[in-house]
Amino acid sequence: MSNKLEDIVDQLREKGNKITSIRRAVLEILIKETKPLAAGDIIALLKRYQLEPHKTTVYRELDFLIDKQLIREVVFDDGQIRYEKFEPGHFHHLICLSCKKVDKIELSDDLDKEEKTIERKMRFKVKRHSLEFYGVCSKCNKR
Amino acid sequence: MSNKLEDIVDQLREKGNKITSIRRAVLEILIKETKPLAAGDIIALLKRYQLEPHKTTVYRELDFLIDKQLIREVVFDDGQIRYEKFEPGHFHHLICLSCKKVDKIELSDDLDKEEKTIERKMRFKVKRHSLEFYGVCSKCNKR
DNA sequence: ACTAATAATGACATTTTTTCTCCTTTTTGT
DNA sequence: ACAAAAAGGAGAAAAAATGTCATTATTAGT
Repeated sequence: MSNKLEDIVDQLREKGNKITSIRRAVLEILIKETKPLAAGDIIALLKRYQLEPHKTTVYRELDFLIDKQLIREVVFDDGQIRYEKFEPGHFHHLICLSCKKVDKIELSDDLDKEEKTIERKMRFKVKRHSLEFYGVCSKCNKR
Repeated sequence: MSNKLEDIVDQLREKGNKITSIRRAVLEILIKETKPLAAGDIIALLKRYQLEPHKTTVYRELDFLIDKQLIREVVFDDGQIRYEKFEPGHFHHLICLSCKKVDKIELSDDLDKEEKTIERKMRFKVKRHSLEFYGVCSKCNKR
């Protein structure tokens, strides 16, 4: 699947979904943004598109995009639900406690060993995991 | 530091904190409970102690206990903030997506290697991390 | 045991995030 | 252009969390 906005839009339309200005803008925002955004962030960013949709609409749209597997939810330890574009591969986040910047990383061995150990020892079938690192980014470290 | 309620209570009192029925009960609930509890859960459980404190009080009490390092916050991917007793050592959670049971585990190598790699490659000083596994527990797997 | 100091609580309002319902508007295939 | 269906808007409200200020309870000191 392509990452480009118009390709995604076309695919949605082909499957019978309607493309509205809000849908297109929310998609564009989440495709361009590197860090996960809260619903409130998205509402704020939509003003740059001259759009001021009702919050109900935005939540509904985010649910829709999750359902279509175009985005996914992420939760950091402040408890706020954020949204980021769905990408194949498995990423974790580096969250700077100082400037709040969020970077993504993909771990090499990716906890496969740990998951297998858990499944064997605890008889717990791991479906997914979340792993986030909190610390201080290089810029903030210099100060 | 002891884990027993009365010892903790004595230590709090020695440091000039007052021991109220609510404080004692919240502590007792969180010491006895194995899984993290949301503020609402705690309010519900306090009724068993014939206590119906105002929610403000409960949130404030939880903040107090965090400040004293007796409990800590945990966030799972539903975004709700939960509280669990603070324990030395570093634990992760196994959260059953079916029955919602929560188990704790302590990983052997505990991501030390990954953290060092991140610090070297990304120049990001890792202060802490959160790692939770979502899946199906042994009981639910049998069904 | 009494009292003063102060920590803790309660009441109430408010903020923030999220969800629900019902009705209207927009998009799209024909 | 029109009809069907999807999407959006408005308002209320739930749920979680926070802030303020007056009142109550705990504790140390007498």
